[in-house]
Amino acid sequence: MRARLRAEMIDEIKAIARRQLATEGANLSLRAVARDLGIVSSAIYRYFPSRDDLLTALILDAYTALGDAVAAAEGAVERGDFGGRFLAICHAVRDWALANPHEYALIYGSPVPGYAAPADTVAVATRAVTILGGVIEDAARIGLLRYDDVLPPEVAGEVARIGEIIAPSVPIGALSRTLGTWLQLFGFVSFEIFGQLNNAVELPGPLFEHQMRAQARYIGLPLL
Amino acid sequence: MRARLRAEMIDEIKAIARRQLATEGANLSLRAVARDLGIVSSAIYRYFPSRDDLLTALILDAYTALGDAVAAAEGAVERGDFGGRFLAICHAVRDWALANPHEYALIYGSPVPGYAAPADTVAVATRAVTILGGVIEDAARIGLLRYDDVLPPEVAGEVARIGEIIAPSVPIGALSRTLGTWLQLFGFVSFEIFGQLNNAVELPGPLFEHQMRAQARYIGLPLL
DNA sequence: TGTACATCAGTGAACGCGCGTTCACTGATGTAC
DNA sequence: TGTACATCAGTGAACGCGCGTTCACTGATGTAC
Repeated sequence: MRARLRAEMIDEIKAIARRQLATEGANLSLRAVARDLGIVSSAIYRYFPSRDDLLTALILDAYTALGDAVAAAEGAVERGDFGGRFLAICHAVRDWALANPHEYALIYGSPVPGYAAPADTVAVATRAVTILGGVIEDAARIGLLRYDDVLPPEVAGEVARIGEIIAPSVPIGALSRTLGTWLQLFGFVSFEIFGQLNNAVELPGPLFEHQMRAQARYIGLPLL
Repeated sequence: MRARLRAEMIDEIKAIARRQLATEGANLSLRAVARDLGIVSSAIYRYFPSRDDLLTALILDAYTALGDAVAAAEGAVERGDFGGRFLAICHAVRDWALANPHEYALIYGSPVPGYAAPADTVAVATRAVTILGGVIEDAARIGLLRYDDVLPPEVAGEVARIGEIIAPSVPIGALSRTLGTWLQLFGFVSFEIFGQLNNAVELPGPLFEHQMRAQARYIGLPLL
């Protein structure tokens, strides 16, 4: 009982902290969170030993939420529709970022000054890209993604190592193209969220869709 | 005489502020700058009417420095070597970002909380991409970049409008591919600067080179 | 060339604010016998 | 089932700190006659 109340309280603190990210960026203030909660500031320390721990929790939650969103979107597409699965991932990333811009900034923007991410953020951070890895893995297994890009040896090793984590049986040429696509995806979303497309792009949605379709073609994932 | 001293003082304030970005991120403190300058905090107000004005100056300087770096690198390559000019731009962006990570974060990272960029940042912000526009413009003029990607009408309009600014005579198919490349370039650099590649990539330099070469090929810029 | 005056850089104190964190405490909720 | 004790959520005051900005001021540097 006490444990359940405690868990609810932790959730509430995180929810309010998330809301505050919107106005304050990563300058998260424990006192402000306590104020919004109607609680004295020192009471927060019953739940989080320090401000950094609260930040870490928010970062882990953000990665998890993004991973969940990507997994759900990709999982809803018919397995054989590789292009569709790819596009679902792209849109899930962008949609989640647009819906949660400050959490996106927390994980993909400038690092928070004075904050060092603990090691356990690493595993949860790779979730989304691993799902993309699954798609190209499946596509490669049925014989797609066969082109012979030449990679310099040191780059080949680099790419192969990434491949071992996200898509072990995919040839490095395809991995390399996929990596480029992943970077373009986040380049687009970051530019859009951080305002770099203002004054230049009016309809980012259709442009995004088009760019990602072009990437699907470039990688070799068939679009139905 | 007084005017010259004044200009030097402004430069010194900005230099110290830039140094402080390194430790404090965008949480720039006027008092800390004054302290480092050996001056009382209120004296800063002789030079900058408020903290936001100092931030704006730093942002403008950052865009200008990046633009200068890109222009210098691209200008040093023989005009007919389109792939070389393209790669020079890519490397100039990355090298400048690696040399000035906190200024990079200032302009391409999460927006500074509570800070609104004034309108005059817009012109100076487009400098770098305009130089890339010049390269594809020159390449298109001699008959390169001819492929017939199909763009949905609304996207075509969007891309055409961007093209009017950076490369008016380039067909939208090539513009669209170039845009994707630009996004990938900044996706890579942001991931690298913001630590997203840690634990995954050991030699970002060669990987970057390879990715950008692949993009040059994709766009259709010949590499010598 | 010398004097009177205006300009302006820098001082120092103050205002009012917010912050993270510690600590001794009260009082309610649970647990063990 | 009732009582004694331990656990723990939340309080309130305090510590020591930093911040942006204002204001009346001193004194040096320039300018005009």
